[in-house]
Amino acid sequence: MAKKIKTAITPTREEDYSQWYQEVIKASDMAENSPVRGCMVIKPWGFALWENIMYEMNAMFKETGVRNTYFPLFIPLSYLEREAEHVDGFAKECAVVTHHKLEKGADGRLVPAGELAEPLIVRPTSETIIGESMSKWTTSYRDLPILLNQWANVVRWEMRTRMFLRTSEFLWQEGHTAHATKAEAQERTLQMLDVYTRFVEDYLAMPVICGRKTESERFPGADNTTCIEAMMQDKRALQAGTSHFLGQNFAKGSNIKFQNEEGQEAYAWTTSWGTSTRMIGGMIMVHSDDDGLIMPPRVAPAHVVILPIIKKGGDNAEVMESTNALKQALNAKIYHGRRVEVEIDARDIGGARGWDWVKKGIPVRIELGPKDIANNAVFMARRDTNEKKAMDRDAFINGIIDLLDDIQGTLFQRALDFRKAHTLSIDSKEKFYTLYKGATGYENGAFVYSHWCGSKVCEETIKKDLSVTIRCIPFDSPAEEGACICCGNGSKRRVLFAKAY
RNA sequence: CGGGGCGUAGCGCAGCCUGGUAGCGCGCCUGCUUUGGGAGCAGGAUGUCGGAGGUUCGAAUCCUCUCGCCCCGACCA
Repeated sequence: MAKKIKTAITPTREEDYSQWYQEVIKASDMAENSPVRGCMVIKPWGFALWENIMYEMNAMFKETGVRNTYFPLFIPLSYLEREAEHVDGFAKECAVVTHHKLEKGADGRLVPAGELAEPLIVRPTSETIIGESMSKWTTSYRDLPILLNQWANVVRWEMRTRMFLRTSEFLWQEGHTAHATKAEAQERTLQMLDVYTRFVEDYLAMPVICGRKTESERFPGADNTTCIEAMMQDKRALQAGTSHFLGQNFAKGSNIKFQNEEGQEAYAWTTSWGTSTRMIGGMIMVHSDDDGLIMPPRVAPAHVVILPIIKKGGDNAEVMESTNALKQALNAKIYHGRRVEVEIDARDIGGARGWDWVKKGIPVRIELGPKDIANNAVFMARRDTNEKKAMDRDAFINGIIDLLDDIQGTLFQRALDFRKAHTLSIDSKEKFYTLYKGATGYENGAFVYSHWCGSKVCEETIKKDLSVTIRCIPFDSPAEEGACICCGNGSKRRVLFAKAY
């Protein structure tokens, strides 16, 4: 008997949350670091997850009339300057291309040559270059709305990176729309935030709080930024998606003009909205445990792994035949429009095999040996609850859809309960400070609803003192008279405070 | 970008102070034994000790520079 290890992942969440996070990713085989600083290699198990996310979200976008496009990776430097706040927001983290070829230098090594007349930046986001096209495509109100999306990579030269949560290059989707009226653009902003809410809650099983960002947390160049915020297991908040109402700021910068029904020239109203591979980081931190990754069935690359019990040198033909038949029977079942995906792992490596799949987060594991076959049974283990039991084979096959739905529901409910258990309303500044002063590591305080007077000074004071920010002004925060948690002045509603990723 | 820590086999680490040419555990390969569970025994493979210079007869070890990772801060999806 080898030494008994309690958890598949060390350290545990409680011991060292950030280290645990890194280890979960490594153990799941989703991704690893690349030779380039701050960039990551997404491996098949991780990319399959992203593909499922893209597939499902893409369908949701299209239902709202959005169409996919592709715009260039490179953007002329001057475009960035078209919107003043945009410059301030992104200039300091842009990768810049200044040369177009390499030549051999004196020592035989390659050096950049052929300096560009105008440097190009690698897109940190694409408002400006898409705005350029929109301005060409828009002459009449009949050309509007324009509803575009693209799945792409972007680069933001980050000082501090973490896998999936913040990498220098990341994958995302960015939606960009232009409208004839302010109201329509505002409506679109909320419509897309609602798509995000539904996707993140229904597919990633992460409950979110929807709201509006304060002025200081707004997207650079936006009139209004809305967001969805989720609670991680260390009680910190993660912004899982944002949707911006850009007013006419970018329309003016990019000259997106049209003639309205009255024949007058007008600037369009634009929006943009995005979600990224960061959501995967959120999914990991919301659901996973000390044995590794846990994936919600609706986005998992595979739903079931079958582990045939095989004997080395023995006759395993019957077991393998039964395994393949089970896989086929499961494949025939449709889970929310997608067939039930099954992996078979017939490696003869003992119990380590099962642990590999625990760490990969697959929702259901099935052990299938001669005894099960004789009894027309399977031995089933759920990743979410760790429940293990022998089941009638046909009952398992016929119940697989319900089982997966149950796992999906359990994950969402568990995350919701966790958030509720760590959400407070606080009216005393002293209590507020005490809570967050002691907040480190796994215990990063809570989600706190407190009153805020609306002053930037108060917001900054709290940020400076406690590293706590206003995550959002929740849409469902009721009108309620109160005193600002920081200065005590009058406030009309509570806002959501938390430490954030 | 500031402060701190760390890069040695696929993974986790020891060796470094007091230079002498690399080791342990897990994993991997082979064989036998096991078999409803992260197996046991025996044998075996794998390292330009992150990279580049320097000091030295000799560098994983000392010095300089550099790249990368992790943590804290500032910044940020």
